[in-house]
Amino acid sequence: MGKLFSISNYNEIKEFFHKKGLKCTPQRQAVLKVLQESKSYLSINKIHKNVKELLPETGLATVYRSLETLVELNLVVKVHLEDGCHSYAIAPEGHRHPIVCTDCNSVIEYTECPMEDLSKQISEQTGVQINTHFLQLFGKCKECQA
Amino acid sequence: MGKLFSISNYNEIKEFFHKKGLKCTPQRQAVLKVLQESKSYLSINKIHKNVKELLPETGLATVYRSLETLVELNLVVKVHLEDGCHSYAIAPEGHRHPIVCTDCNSVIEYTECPMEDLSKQISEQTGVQINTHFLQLFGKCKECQA
DNA sequence: CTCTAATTGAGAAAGTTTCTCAATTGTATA
DNA sequence: TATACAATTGAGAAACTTTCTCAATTAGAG
Ligand SMILES: [Zn+2]
Ligand SMILES: [Zn+2]
Ligand SMILES: [Zn+2]
Ligand SMILES: [Zn+2]
Repeated sequence: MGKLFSISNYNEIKEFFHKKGLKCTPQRQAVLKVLQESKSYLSINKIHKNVKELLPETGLATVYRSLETLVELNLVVKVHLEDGCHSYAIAPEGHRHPIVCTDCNSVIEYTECPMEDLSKQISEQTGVQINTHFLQLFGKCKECQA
Repeated sequence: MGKLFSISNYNEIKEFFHKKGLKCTPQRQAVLKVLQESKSYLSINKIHKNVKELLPETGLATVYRSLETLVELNLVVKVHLEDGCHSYAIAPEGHRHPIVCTDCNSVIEYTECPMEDLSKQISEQTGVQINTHFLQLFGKCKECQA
């Protein structure tokens, strides 16, 4: 069935799926594409709505299944907000942290991880062996400050 | 109706509610007590189960309502985990960050906030005005390392 | 002690997520 | 390119979670 990405892009994405023995289906592509083209995080329902504009027949269950797959592949991340964690955004490349604008919901990438050095330090201070961390920053983006 | 805390403790808690014009009900006390006595975060259902040991008649809706109230009072925080954010823990005093042990689920308090200085720095780097942050650390606690 | 507004329990309702299964479809192989 | 097969899908049912409604109860003020 049809590709939803340009050929070079498509092959790259296909690779991602195939490495894990997964099919590169138009539904999975559509979910990924919708998130890639959004500058902000999206709720499941918004994702479903947008996906249906590309592939009208897509069922909600498939959106759930695709998101699960894409998160496993580290192509997509779940965004945790005060009132819940039912939103998703395209995963930044490598280890990064999102800055979420509380006015317009856009997601800005912060490319450095301030925790790398800190984790060691905290491990020593507390005796706990810190393995991973979860950091999100919230504020006002440039546009919304004006 | 009955107090679920020692008198000095009770008066302190009562204050918290009264300041916001809220009643100090046994149900709210029970939810708070359950979380205070747990060293780890608890799911809604576990909280309900434990609360019913103190107050057998307590309804699930009341647990939801109490948690909402306690979070508003900053006495309780929602814990965000990989697979969802349906768990709650007693709020640390002041601005702190929880370290969650991925083996035994216990929550260790980290008393310093590494983000205070960093927020300013990141604001300058990115142009985004950082207002708040959300940080959780994951690792292995002392006991589980042994 | 009395009064009142806030809170509660119970169950209904709404909303979210997962499951089931027959039909479809990517992809490996020939 | 055609074939075969396992993975995936859509649809709806089922399970689960959260919110709502309302009559009955109750904490706290006076
Ligand atoms: Zn903004
Ligand atoms: Zn980091
Ligand atoms: Zn969350
Ligand atoms: Zn902090």
